[in-house]
Amino acid sequence: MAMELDRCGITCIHEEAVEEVQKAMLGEDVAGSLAELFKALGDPTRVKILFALMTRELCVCDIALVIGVSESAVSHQLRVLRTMRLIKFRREGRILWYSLADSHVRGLFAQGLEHVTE
Amino acid sequence: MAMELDRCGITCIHEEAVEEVQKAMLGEDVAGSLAELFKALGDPTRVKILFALMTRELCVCDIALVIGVSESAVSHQLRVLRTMRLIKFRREGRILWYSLADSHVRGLFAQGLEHVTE
DNA sequence: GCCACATATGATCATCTGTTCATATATCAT
DNA sequence: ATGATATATGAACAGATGATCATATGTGGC
Repeated sequence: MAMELDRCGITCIHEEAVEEVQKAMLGEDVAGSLAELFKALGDPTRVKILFALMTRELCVCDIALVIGVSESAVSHQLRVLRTMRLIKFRREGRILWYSLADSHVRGLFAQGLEHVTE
Repeated sequence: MAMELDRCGITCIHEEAVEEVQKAMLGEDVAGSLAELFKALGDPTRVKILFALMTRELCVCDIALVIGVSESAVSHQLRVLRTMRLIKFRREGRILWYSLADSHVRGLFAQGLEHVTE
């Protein structure tokens, strides 16, 4: 919060490095949005839900069975995934079929898995 | 935790869907690792640190100045990024120069930014 | 040895997160 | 309308998280 850009007390500054990085730096808002997106992906339950949906669309109780958690827990997590526009759904009677919103999740998971399994 | 695969009480199962997804499903351990990775990326301070390091290597106090948080806070966050093998460092005297560990961060950020800014 | 500097670590604490349980909403069948 | 099913929502509570402050470690210079 305290942006002391006059660098009171800080001594080991490498000026050109700092300036160069400052220029390319992303804004507070974008950094926040990015962090929110990754935070949404940063939970085992949500990872499993998304991975399950990578195979095919599923209803809530199918997801609950596949990943082994309560339907209520799944529903709560589906909401945060929906909020982040990571998934979408279509209604068929009283059943809601959930699916991935776009291809970004696949890309992110692919990159993530590469890093994790190397 | 309670894997009731005999589906006591659960009625809206679509058997073939569940079986098909089960086959392709990732293991508990991999899901956990993936979630941990994304969780490490899921904080504004760490996002800013990583983004800063995308431009060039930096020492701790430069990072602190660039992103506007205390050096202690930076140091704490650098540890979680190190633990996830997202960054590495080299020593030069009493200064530690931090940099990205590999190219996965760039890929993840690129995908993430695409999703966020669409 | 001593001191200053650069960074790391540990404790504390307020805030956030995810599950559970209870309850509400919406849809279909009778 | 009534009841059953599929899902959503709200409250509550334990556990995790991130900044701060104080302290410790490691390095170089004297």
